[in-house]
Amino acid sequence: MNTDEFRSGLPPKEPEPTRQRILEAARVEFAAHGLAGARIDRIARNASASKERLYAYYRHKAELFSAVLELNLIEFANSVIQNAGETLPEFAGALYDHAVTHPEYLRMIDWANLEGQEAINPPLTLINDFHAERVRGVIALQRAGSVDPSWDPDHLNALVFGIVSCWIHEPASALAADREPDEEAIIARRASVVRAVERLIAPAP
Amino acid sequence: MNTDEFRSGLPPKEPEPTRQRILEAARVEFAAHGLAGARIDRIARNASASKERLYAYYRHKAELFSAVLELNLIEFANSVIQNAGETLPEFAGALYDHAVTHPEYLRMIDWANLEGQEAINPPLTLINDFHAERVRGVIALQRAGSVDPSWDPDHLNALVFGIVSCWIHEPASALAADREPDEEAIIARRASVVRAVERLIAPAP
DNA sequence: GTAGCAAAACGAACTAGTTCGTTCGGTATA
DNA sequence: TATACCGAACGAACTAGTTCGTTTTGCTAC
Repeated sequence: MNTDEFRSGLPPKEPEPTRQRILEAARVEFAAHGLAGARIDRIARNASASKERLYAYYRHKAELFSAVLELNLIEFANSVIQNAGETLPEFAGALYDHAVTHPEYLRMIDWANLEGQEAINPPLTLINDFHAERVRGVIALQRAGSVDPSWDPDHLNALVFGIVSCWIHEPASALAADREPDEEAIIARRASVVRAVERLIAPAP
Repeated sequence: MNTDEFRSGLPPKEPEPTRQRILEAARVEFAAHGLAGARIDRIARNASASKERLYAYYRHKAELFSAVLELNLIEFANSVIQNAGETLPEFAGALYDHAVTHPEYLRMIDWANLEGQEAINPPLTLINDFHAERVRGVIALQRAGSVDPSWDPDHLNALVFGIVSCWIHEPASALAADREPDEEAIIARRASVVRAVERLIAPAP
């Protein structure tokens, strides 16, 4: 995230640290409350910045939201690519781990999906590029023989995503979150995710 | 929905039609904009009712939101039970069809999930009862031999839900909704959902 | 049928608080 | 001096929720 703090022998001269702090605070705020529920004053306060600065860097609330969404998508994509692994079940496992340790990302995506088109113009190229890359990966695995080639790679990609995030969206697990799952349950769920993907991709004998 | 309009020979004396209209308008509004984004004035206007009446029937915005959520969960559960079918893949297919024809239900659940605990007190008994019933169904299918008994029935239930709703939540499909899928794609997706569930449950030989 | 009544509803104004976005005087720093 | 920034305030629009006088409606009794 902040590897460029350590480049060369220069003093830690981050570019526009205030802007960065605002973006970081906005990330927390938007992930928690969405676009309509987020409060500009709260973002500025939590960023230890003034609103004057916030509006010096971002025109609207929506523009800040878009910036956060874009940042999230980039980081999410990078993290997923880094921890992709060789096989599709491994990939699903890594995705699951990421979803568990960083729920903000999927929350942000869900908010963006719901608040939707009219207010936000999401970085479509980014999304489509990343999506295309994942689909290419699936096709490669199909060619290699570890994934049943009869699957529509596009569908398979979506299915894996649905399996990974099922506990975030299933009503009983999501709404009845009075007691969140313990360590043991999280590990067991991970195993089920991996197993489910294994079963999906198993080539017909 | 309005079967009681036809009971006995009495004139169509609906109970509290205004309240019903408000609830219906609120349903549309909340599904579209969520709790924070919904506007009370808009609900009243679309219900052809006055705000005075709205607040005569519901104390807060949040209470109206809860009422809508509860209504949605009940109708969703009923519809799912009616169209359940015998097997789990059939069940998943029916669920998928329902999600496609009535996206409001899943939207509402997603909103409730995101806006979450502090503002809303969802009808937990309802959710848990319905969840328990579905899990019982899975267990019965496992006993009957059509579903691999080594699955945690709770996990399997969540996985099926995730598979059914994967296209609603997958970023590329959800955010890049400039062109929504055509009839053909919807049918193809349904087939993939059913096939995925079939593969999940196939008992080990 | 019509007079009377009470609940339901309208509608328009109003309160009080919130929220976005702007402005501006003052401070530190390079 | 110029840039980045703070902090405090401000305006204008918006929003949840309230109030109230008036009208409609359903029902009952005469």
